[in-house]
Amino acid sequence: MSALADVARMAGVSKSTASRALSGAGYVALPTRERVERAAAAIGYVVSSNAASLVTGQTRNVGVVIPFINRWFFAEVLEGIESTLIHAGYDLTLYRLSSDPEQRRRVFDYFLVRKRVDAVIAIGIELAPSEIGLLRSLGKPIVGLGGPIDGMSTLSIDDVEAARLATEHLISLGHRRIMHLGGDQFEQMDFRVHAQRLTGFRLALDEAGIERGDDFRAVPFSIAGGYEVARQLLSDPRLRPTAIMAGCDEIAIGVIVAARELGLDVPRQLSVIGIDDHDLAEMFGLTTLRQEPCRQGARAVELVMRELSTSGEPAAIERVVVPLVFVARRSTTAPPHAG
Amino acid sequence: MSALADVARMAGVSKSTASRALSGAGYVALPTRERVERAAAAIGYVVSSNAASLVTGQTRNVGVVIPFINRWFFAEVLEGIESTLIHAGYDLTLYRLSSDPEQRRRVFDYFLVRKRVDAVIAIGIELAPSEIGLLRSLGKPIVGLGGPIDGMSTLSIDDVEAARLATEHLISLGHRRIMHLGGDQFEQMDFRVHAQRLTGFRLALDEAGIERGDDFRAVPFSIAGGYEVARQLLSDPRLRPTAIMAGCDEIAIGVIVAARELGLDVPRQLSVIGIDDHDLAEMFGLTTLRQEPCRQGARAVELVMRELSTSGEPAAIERVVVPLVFVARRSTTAPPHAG
DNA sequence: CGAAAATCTGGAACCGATTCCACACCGGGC
DNA sequence: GCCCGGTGTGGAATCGGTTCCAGATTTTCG
Repeated sequence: MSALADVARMAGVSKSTASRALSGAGYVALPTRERVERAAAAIGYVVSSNAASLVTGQTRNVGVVIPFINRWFFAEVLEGIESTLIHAGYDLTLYRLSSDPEQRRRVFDYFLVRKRVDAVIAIGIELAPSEIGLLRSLGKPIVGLGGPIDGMSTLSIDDVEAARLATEHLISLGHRRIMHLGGDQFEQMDFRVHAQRLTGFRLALDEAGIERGDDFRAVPFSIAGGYEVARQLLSDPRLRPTAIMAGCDEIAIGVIVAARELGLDVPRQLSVIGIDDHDLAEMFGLTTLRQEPCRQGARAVELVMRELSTSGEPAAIERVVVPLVFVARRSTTAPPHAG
Repeated sequence: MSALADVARMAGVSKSTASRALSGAGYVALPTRERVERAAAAIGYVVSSNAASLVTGQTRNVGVVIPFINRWFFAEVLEGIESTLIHAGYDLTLYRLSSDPEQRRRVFDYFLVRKRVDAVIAIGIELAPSEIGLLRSLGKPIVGLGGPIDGMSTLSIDDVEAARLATEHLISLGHRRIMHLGGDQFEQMDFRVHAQRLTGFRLALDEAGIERGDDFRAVPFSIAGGYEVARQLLSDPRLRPTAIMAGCDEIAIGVIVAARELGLDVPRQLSVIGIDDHDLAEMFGLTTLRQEPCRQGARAVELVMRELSTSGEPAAIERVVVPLVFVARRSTTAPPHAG
């Protein structure tokens, strides 16, 4: 109810001067500025960001599209994004994109495009070229996180390399019977993360000259998922490998829990390695490759901010590959009968 | 760049008619409407919600304030809110409120108030009367989730009752040496959830005439937190209780993991009960009290929507107490030497 | 000392919609 | 034949700011 005009009247200045005084842009004499500020404080004035956005064309709001909220990686990324964004004075509007294409189209057509957001950060979602084109044609920077996408800046780890590194660690310890418990290729997840990690796994095996047999199980990407499958797998001594390379730490933890329940000693009878460095990895002594989603989120925001500041030019497309850190803990060791 | 005026010109009508045709409000002849719609589609027109908000005073956007994103309860609630909101055609703008009062004030003054949101949902955050007053004076509905707050509608479980129920279950099995591992009173969390659960716990003990000794440990509200403390606690056979009532499922799971590591049989040597029905509860066979945060989130949105639709009247303040469901699994049984 | 530059302020246009009001037209009831 | 109510449309005001421009005043400096 209190508009800029009221403040101006109260301070005895014009709207334009009041605007300048409050936004801090342009020339305003100090006493005038103070008068305006006092008036604004007195009637509890706050700008209407709608009105401001309308004329400036900027919303100071970033849209974030994400497939899950409730998984470690995504929640962590979101936290990183949120802190960085709020720090930069930006709002964060959240859209969860399910696999339903209809709902997906809706989010795009109905929400993202309406000049509500200045930029978009897509997490773990492979935007279609048409979607990217739509956003770009509106001059909105887009940054992807979780995998490489053509036509926009992205930030991610190298999934093939990560899986390979993890597998090589097991091989170097002397393991020959290694299995990979990774995500189902059909599970809702873009970027073929699952497929890539499987590729990296097999690459390492091939390089070491280990012949591949029954080396892969598809599991839900969660602790419970890893647990279920591992219970089955590990209870058959003939099937049981000496080491498991899990598609992510959650699966790895499920495997460890299952192994313990079956009376298997980790790492003596079974080595387990994951990827992520989940909050719980420390507690379970899990050897893993650390990726810091929280920092990735923060960096994604920085990329967006840079594009936003150099607006006009669509800024060079960057493809940032986040380095992984090997975290040695207690879940891997040499296999039982290693020579 | 394409404004309503362009659509109007292209369709050969006035701005007002174009607006009516596209929004579907008011009289428009069918052929005219079709012409306008074709024109809009042709140039890829989308309304500017800023402009619309400016005149209607509605943003179709709800602000959600939340202290954590990556904890089960909060992530779950958030998912529930998001789906329901998007379904109702509303955006969700996310603000994480840390305990830092300065940052908190900033979020309020700088973000929430700026006419960017039509309503606010506060999760697990005890809004101060001044904050509530501020929001209410702007005519914005507020709904709280996670505990009762004066002056606004809220939705929550009865924490005292929950803890009492859980404890009574253990008592009814014959346990006498029961401990509560709950949240630290100083940990960042409003609503005194921790204190209330402790109260419920002791209430049940008192009612059963069990004298209280060393019956409580403060732990971080997480799996790792429960684990750490339980490792200490359970390794001393003289200290060790026959049952543990955990402040939440995450703590309970940490306790179970610790117990297993120490070679204790759950439930034979140690019964454990939690509160929540966490995703992992099933896997660990945890007996617990189910609260469905996802549904709570959905219901919170419904409350908000109701207030929004009957706008003008500040709608009666409701205090919804969400019922809990007892979920019996395998982590509780009679104590070892029960008569 | 005078011209140029810097500082300060107000008026008015503008962003892009919604909506009120006036007007025109048509059919029906008396 | 007249009046009334329901349709259909355009003009103009409005929401609440930002910003361009012009004019006034002061400062700087050759």
